[in-house]
Amino acid sequence: MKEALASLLETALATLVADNLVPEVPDLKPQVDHTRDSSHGDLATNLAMVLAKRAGMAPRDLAEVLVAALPENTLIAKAEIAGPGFINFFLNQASHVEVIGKILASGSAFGSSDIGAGRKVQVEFVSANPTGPLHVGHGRGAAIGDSLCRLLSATGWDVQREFYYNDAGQQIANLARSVQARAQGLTPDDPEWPEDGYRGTYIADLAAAYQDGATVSAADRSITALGAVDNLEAIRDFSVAWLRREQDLDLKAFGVRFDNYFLESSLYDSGEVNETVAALEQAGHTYEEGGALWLRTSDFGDDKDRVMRKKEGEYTYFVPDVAYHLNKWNRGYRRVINEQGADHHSTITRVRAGLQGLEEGIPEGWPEYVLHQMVTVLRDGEEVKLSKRAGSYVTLRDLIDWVGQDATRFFLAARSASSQLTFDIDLALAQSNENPVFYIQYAHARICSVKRKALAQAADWTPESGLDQLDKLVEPEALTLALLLSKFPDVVHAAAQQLEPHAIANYLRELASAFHGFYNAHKLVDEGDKSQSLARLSLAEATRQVIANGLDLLGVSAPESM
RNA sequence: CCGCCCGUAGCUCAGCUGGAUAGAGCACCAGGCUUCGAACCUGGGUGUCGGGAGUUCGAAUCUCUCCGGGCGGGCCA
Repeated sequence: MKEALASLLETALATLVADNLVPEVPDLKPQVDHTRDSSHGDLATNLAMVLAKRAGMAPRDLAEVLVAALPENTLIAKAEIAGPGFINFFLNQASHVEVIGKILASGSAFGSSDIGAGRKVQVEFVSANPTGPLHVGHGRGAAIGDSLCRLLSATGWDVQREFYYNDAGQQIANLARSVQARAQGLTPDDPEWPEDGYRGTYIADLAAAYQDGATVSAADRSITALGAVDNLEAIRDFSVAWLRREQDLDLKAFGVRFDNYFLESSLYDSGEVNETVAALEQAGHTYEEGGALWLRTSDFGDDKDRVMRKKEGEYTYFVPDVAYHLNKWNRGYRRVINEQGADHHSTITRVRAGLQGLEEGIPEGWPEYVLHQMVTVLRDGEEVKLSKRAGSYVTLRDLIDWVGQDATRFFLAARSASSQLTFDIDLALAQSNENPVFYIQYAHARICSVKRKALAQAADWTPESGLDQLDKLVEPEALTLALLLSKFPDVVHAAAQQLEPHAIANYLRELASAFHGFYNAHKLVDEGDKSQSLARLSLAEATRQVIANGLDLLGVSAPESM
């Protein structure tokens, strides 16, 4: 509808240009937007205000001429000039309801587009270290990242989901020492407990499993514990596998899947880390100082240079990160999006600097990042900080256990990533009007219930048979609802383009509200007025479809009954 | 000291590629089911959009500056 009106305006504009009233403006696309206030019509354009100066006319006068030049059409009931020079369009009834037929025909594809044109994009998210259970921050990353993938798929991108495992380095060594200490019967408060050891009770579970000779299967490996307390390497391998399985189970419970798990250790095994360092040296972006090897990241926007290789000979953490991203580039991903916690934002400059220093022709802004801010958990009005299992933090599993998968996903994805998030357990638990998840799901279930009732009338009481009766939909509640439905493709497109899943959640809240209002104002199934009922049923079904499509983009279920 | 994010109603937050009178939910009050699911709906009011300056027809939105909160700034990850 927007495009149709924009095209009408273009025609009108062309007429004015031909009449020498307005100078030709190349590449000007009239902007048509939904109005915020229904007294301003259904759609509006600011075209006259944009052009007023160049045309040498007052905005309202120009709007006048534009409206007069609009071609004959069957879309709009009227066009009004208002305010400083807006042109407000009032759609006629048929234009309002035509979307219903489109939705029923497109089904789960309604809202999708092929803007991505099948191009490849890789999304890396969660990427938790295998040193403990996933915490709420990972949960937020999982909810946002997964929804981003769904949005990109819906807009025509070929998405690969990747999880990067830091299974090398100091944190893993620390993990192994912690498990070993537990196996030796130490507890975190013993004097001999390793410095900075992991204190959670899961470490004790892990140690017990190791000593029992347990076998664990994670995404890409299966390993049986040796049980020997002095074999630190065996403990490390088993611990990583054990925790990976834990994380896999958490993600499964959350409904999040990955196409690929990439191991940091593989970059060392394959020699890619060494090759990356050599390439950076070759390109002349490094120097030695104080026995360490430095990268001139300050040549690429960093505020100071960074050590790549410590004087002890080990690489710092961002070196494998650079090698990893070079690997992504070499796998052919020209678009890569990394979703991660904002506490790691300082790595962005370093990774990009490293990639620039390789002089491989990688664009400066590659890869893209979506950073989410911290999550705090509130219960009974107080911040919850501890988890029994993990000790020092609230786990994703805790949240799922407390409030369920749907509410957890919705709450974690419904706010913009750049804002800090307060997760109110009591609100998420409330099975009432306080809870937006239930509010939206309830609308869906309600429609399903109405459909069941309609079908109980007779087999031909179907939403599809209402498509011939759409002229019966004349009430404001019905037209408002239909207009909102027609916005969905724009909402999906914008959310995907701006990498902002929370826009979907906001839209769904609004849509559910419009439906509940419609439902309460008008009886959907009325034996006495079949054609009216069928028309309303088709509108309800279109609403149900859009709610289902929207919830799916968030990874939240659309129940037929609750 | 430097970088990033945030500051909008009592609370939690939308709105931010400039648009018309700044919104929603919660909380609070008053109503609405012998009828399709009341987990719902209708009505009631709330704002120095953190302060200040600038840009222009127009600023919550863009720029600068100050204040406040969070997170980073290690040869930790």
